[in-house]
Amino acid sequence: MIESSQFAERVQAIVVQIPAGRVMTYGQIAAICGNARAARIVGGIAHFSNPNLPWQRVVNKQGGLAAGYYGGRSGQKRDLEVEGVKVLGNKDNYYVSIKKYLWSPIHEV
DNA sequence: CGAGTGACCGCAA
DNA sequence: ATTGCGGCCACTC
Repeated sequence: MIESSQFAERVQAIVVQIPAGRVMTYGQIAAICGNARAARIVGGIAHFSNPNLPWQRVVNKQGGLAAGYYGGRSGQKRDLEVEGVKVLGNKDNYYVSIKKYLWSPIHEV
């Protein structure tokens, strides 16, 4: 039961809704959750939340991949490419064209 | 219950 | 353009 934190529950719901080949920013998710300033919380949630969620589709405003992804940025990069997202940069700094892959749930649903 | 931390964001120098 | 600092909210120990 994830009723301990409705914020986390809400964030997870959004992340799960992100379609393959699309990415969202922590600030975007946080804003949809109701707290645009809780971008850090979104990342915090991810760190201890269900690893089953596609956190790989969640990136920061710079389009850079997360830091503590399960297995490292390498795994995240691979997962994104598998979904059709072109990951640029080098092993020290992976990033995606957020302008092309940024997706918003309220715009689709 | 209290304190610390964080997968961030925005601004300033 | 790049680098450094603070702030903000929620979660964990």
